[in-house]
Amino acid sequence: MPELPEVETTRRGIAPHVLNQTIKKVIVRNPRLRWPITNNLAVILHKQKIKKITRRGKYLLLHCDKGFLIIHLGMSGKLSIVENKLMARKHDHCELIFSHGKILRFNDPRRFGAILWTEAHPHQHPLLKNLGVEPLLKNFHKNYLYQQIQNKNVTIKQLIMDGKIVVGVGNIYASEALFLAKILPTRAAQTLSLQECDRLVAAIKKVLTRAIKAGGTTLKDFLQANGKPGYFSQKLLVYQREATPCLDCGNPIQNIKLAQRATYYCFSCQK
DNA sequence: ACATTGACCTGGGAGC
DNA sequence: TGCTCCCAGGTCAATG
Repeated sequence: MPELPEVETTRRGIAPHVLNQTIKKVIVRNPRLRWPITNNLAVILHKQKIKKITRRGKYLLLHCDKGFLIIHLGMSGKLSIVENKLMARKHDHCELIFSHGKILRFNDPRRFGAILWTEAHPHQHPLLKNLGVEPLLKNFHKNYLYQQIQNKNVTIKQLIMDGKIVVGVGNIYASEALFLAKILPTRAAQTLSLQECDRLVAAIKKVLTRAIKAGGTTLKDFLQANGKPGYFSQKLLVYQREATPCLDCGNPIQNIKLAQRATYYCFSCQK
């Protein structure tokens, strides 16, 4: 489900409700996520305050008094703020109950998500330490991408989805960015020119920024922390638009599989 | 070092 | 209605 814009939307949605709040109680109904939730999470988090919430790629980092809670939403994870005593529904695996009464609830049908505790700096955590650059920062630029594609024979779509190179670009935004940059997703990464890298970097920054502004993309079940869908779905140019007219040239949008993932593009606009 | 594939899960929709 | 099959926003681990 969630790519960088959806995770960032979630971060912004929950922050006002949990910042500077103290955890009163923790409920773990099912610890079996991608990695098990540590069995002493409730003891660890008791009376800790959330000082800050940051994001690294698709990971949310809750800075607590004594360490960090690392949360990944996987494919179907959602965080929401529960204001009243709403009954827990199916797949509500974990919740943090704060002393002011609000609840941060983690729901994840497929359980590909993760909730991990670490006392070391999270950027040193094994899952985070080898991550590539943040796409919206200045160190993601044409020369960096051009350097990274050298001798890489994977397709350019696979390469921009590789978190060791650049974080946060998932299956939706990879197709969208390549359309904006007028580059075929099937091109071998190493065949891109510096100029094409320039266009692609700009396109990735543009599509991610726009998607954050729209509150992310809801295909079927992504919801913001306030329960509303993300509105970027309405602005998708190629994703899930198979056989409909390209919005630039009118030719039908193509849908192929690349590395087992649905990939959408315009055969006429993209070279 | 690089590239490919399977694996982890549940739920929804299509087709019969 | 019910069964089977395929698909889904991620990414790690194993293999060649």
